[in-house]
Amino acid sequence: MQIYEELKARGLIAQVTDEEEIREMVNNGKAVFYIGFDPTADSLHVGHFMALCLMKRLQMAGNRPIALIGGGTAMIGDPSGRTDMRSMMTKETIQHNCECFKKQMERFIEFGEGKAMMVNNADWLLGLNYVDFIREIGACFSVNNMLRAECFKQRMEKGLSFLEFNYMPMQSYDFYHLYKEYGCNMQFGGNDQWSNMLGGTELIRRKLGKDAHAMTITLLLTSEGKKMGKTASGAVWLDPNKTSPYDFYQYWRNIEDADVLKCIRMLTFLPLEQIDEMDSWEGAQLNTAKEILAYELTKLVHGEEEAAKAQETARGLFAGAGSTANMPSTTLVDADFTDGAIDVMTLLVKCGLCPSKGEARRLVQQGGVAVDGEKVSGIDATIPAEKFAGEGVVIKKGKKVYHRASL
RNA sequence: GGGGGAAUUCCAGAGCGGCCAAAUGGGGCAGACUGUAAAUCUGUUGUCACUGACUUCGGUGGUUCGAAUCCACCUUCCCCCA
Repeated sequence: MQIYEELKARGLIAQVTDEEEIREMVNNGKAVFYIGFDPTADSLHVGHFMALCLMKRLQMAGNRPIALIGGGTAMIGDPSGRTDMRSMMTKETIQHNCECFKKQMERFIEFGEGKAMMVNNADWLLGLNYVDFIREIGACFSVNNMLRAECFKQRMEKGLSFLEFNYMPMQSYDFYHLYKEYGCNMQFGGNDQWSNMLGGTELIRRKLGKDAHAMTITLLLTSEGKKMGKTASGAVWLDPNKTSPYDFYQYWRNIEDADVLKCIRMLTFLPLEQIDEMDSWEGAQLNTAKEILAYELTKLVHGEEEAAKAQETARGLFAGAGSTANMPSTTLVDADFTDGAIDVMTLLVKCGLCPSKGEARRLVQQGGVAVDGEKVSGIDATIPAEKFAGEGVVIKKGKKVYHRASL
């Protein structure tokens, strides 16, 4: 099976400008393609991960990837799919985020001579002259068309600043620039980028009379239509310091039945035949599929060793005795104890399991806390310091959250 | 440039000058049921020294015994006209 067919079978392709042409190029390794990443945070997240995987797949098929970091476009902020304006980021923050992105990407994609390239659009966007730009590029855009674009629709009700309105021409200029500079003939991106990307192909056609192509990746949505990779407390990050490998593993392990196969298909590198077999699984058997998904993804992001650790820890905690060594932990200090003991509420707050004592109190009162397997009965319970020596104690919050505290 | 409207807790959205830590819904958290799933039901959801006290209703001042509620100015946003 060739790469284009595989992408299609995995459900990764959402929209394309010209299926035949793209299939031709991609399957024969003739594509020089770019994917843009706006440095809106100091770590990549799951959404970016999909794009990186796509880059990898295409690279393996002989195509040349360009990873574009949007140090310039981040100065504006993409209004696509947003109901409100993004808060403006300082130049320093953007710079810092660019650095973080770069480091993380290097783990997934091979960069270097004849391999993948990394560019930053700040290099060409920031030096642009306003009047030149609107004469050269602005003239090629029809405001009427732009206003019809899906990505601005939502904002037409809430208001859209002129600053953000310029995002599309900027991104289009990127494509145009890369086309001229590196012969970049294709752009990939999330499906929410479709109109921005078409802006680029259109610009190239107008300015150079050449055809360039665009292809979007299906957005990974949960069965409820929400973006995958988001939790109540924020995104699922690829940076182990922001989302620990264990938490990362658990995120996928706890996914809904309806989403498992879709995720395995879209995110892992497992052979399609194997995935097709899993398609017939149902009921509790899906738990195995979830385990596979969690393991595979953790392996891709954090390496085999971390994946194995996370899996072992999870199995230990949920399936009975086992290693508890790798669960998230906190080390307490003497000052945390009063009269050689610590009370439950302080402990919960210290371990970051509760943001406040009030919440800790509630949690204990509702019977949601267990220490070393024993349910904590009351809010005045205390745990003597000596219990924390050595392995420490295992605190269980609710049904799924485990935390180890030691001295 | 002119006119009108809005800003409330995680979000949406109620809120007569005292009975407002502030209705309701969503989300979150916990309990029951389960397969570390979903659905459902129950409780809970500002902070703390928790039968009490303290800090919150865009910002700053003011009126008042008492202000989320009234007044002034400021900030931001939305709508209409140009």
